[in-house]
Amino acid sequence: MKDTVTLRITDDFDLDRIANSGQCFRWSRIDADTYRILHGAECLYVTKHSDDTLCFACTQAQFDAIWRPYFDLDEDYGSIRARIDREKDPFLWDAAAYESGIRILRQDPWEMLVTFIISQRKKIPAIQSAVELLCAACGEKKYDTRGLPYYAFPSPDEILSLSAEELNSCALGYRGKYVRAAAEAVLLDGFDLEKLREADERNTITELIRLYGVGNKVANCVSLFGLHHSDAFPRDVWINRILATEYPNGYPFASYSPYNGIYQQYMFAYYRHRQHH
DNA sequence: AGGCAGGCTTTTA
DNA sequence: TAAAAGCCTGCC
Repeated sequence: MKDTVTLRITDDFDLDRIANSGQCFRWSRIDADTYRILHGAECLYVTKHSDDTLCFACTQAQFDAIWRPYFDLDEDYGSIRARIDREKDPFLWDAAAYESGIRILRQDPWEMLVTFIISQRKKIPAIQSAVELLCAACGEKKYDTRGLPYYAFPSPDEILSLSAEELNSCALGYRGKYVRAAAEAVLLDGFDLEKLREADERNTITELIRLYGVGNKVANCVSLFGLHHSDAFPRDVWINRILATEYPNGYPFASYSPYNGIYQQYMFAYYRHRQHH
């Protein structure tokens, strides 16, 4: 059986921009053209060739079942960008044009819940290392297509199998008790993340905030990145700065529904790029 | 009720 | 030494 899928993706698809957009913390760049992507219990190598084709190191069946949905390849991001009125909103238009290639991955809601609980008050490299420590501490050890080991993202019961000391050794700090509480909510209290996929946005955020250690920001990240609610709008320090400086008279959320989350992602990446250069 | 200060682990620059 | 894709608690 053929074990690679090669595609030329004409719609927005930029590995570097996705990797740096702050929605995924288990991607690693192997070399200039290749990423190793961990997602739940799966691992995938993706290579971008000089002729602009993408090579996914998996079977066609795996691609169709796992990776096509993961990369949200059935969504047309170009048409979502085209809805922005350049005259009315030049900042967002510039952000979307410059950051085109970002997509909102369809990640696992449990993985997103734990990851974004861990993310609070941490920089991206610190988030990555803490998540990796947690996976190594209690996730299932597996081997990728190159024969190298990796760890699946742990389930709630795997996390609950850790002692408080073991959990704290994952550099979680005060977030350790939040991660444990989330695992208990799912495993023992019947907190149903899957049911929230179909819930409306208001109820989704309300339900998520009931979890210990989950506030408005983390709830919106879980909604956007884990439940693929494209209207969720995570407000962090950067977005608040953007809204204050670029939209002193208010941001037109209503006219951008149901794509507020996607536009937020363009603005976030664009603003951060400008700060670093 | 809803807003706000202060504290919290650890890493990073 | 301060700041970092925040949240909880206590106080008003």
